[in-house]
Amino acid sequence: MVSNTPEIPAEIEIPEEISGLRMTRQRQEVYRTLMQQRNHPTANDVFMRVKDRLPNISLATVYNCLEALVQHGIIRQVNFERESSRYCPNLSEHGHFHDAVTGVIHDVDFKPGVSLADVLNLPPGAVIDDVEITLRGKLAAL
Amino acid sequence: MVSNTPEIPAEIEIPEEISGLRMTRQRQEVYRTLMQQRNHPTANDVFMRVKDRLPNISLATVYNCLEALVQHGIIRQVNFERESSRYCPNLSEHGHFHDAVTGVIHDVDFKPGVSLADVLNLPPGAVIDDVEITLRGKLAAL
DNA sequence: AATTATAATTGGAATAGTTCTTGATATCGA
DNA sequence: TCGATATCAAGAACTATTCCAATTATAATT
Repeated sequence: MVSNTPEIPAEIEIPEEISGLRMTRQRQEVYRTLMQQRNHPTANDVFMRVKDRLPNISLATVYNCLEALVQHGIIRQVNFERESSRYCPNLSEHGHFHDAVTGVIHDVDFKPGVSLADVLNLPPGAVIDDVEITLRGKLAAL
Repeated sequence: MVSNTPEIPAEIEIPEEISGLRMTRQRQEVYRTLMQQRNHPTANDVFMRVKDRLPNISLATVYNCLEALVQHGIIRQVNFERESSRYCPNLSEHGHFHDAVTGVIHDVDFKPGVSLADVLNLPPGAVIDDVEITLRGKLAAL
C-alpha cells in the first residue's frame, strides 16, 4: 500500500472528489493516465503506465478504479468484439471506428441534431439507456 | 432468454454447401438450431440444443462450426459488453436492443434509406466493413 | 488525539468463455 | 482403393476479469 499523500499532479488537476467518488491516489493516477493517453487503453495498458507513478499498484486495483470511474460516469468502457475492454474519458455520446489496418481507434461523433429514433426502428416503448456504435474498416488514402 | 422473432418451421432444408463451406452434419445442425431458435443463443445454448440430435457433439465443435459459419458470412456473431458471444442468422444489417429487465434481445432494423454517413462524422476516407449497434434500455409499458 | 467504523488496496487464487492441441475419423480427389 | 486433407472430440491451456482475505488508509465519532 502506498501513501495517499497528495502529490501535486504534473499537468492535470484532479479534484479530491468527482461525482461523489472519492478520488484516491490510485484513482487519480488511473484517471490521469486516461486523460493523457487518449488512445483507448486496456486495463493492462493503464496498469503498466500507472506503475511509473505508483510502482506498487496492483492490476486488481486498476480494475477496481476503472470500474469505480465507469460506475460514476467519469469515464466510459468500450468493448470491441471479445477483446479486452478499453477505456476512454470522452463522455460525449460518440461511437468508435476501428481501423483494421493500423489498429487505431477513432472517436466518431454524431452529426448535430440526429436522434437514434430517426435512424432505427426501435421497439415501441423502448427507453434507451446506453448506445454503443462500433465500426470496423479501413482508412483509404484520399 | 426468450425469442422475439417468430418461430420457424421445424424441418429446414439445408444444402450440402453454403458460400463455399462444406455443410457437415455438425454444421447443419448448428445452423438449423440458429434458424429455429432465433433468440440469439450463446455457443453453450446451441451446444445443449444440438445435443438432442447429435449426442456426441462437443462444445469445441460447436465453437468451430459457429466460427466457420461466421467466417463464411452465413451467420453473425453478436457481442454485448463482455458477455458470451451470441449468434444470429439474420444477415440483414441490423442492430440490437437489449432489454435490461427481461434480458430479451430484439433485432432493430434501420429505417429505409438512411446511411451511416448521414448520422455520423466518419473519419475522412473511412471504408466501413462492419457495423455494430447495440442499445441497452427498458421497454416502457405503453 | 484516540477509537471505531468504513472503504480501498493488494496479491493471489478462482472463474468463465474461448481457443488450442492431439489423435481419431470422415470426406475428397485421383 | 489409397493417400491427402478437412473435420471432429476430448480435454488441457489460455486470458481477461472477478473474487477473496488480509492489510492499510480514510472518515466519523468520541
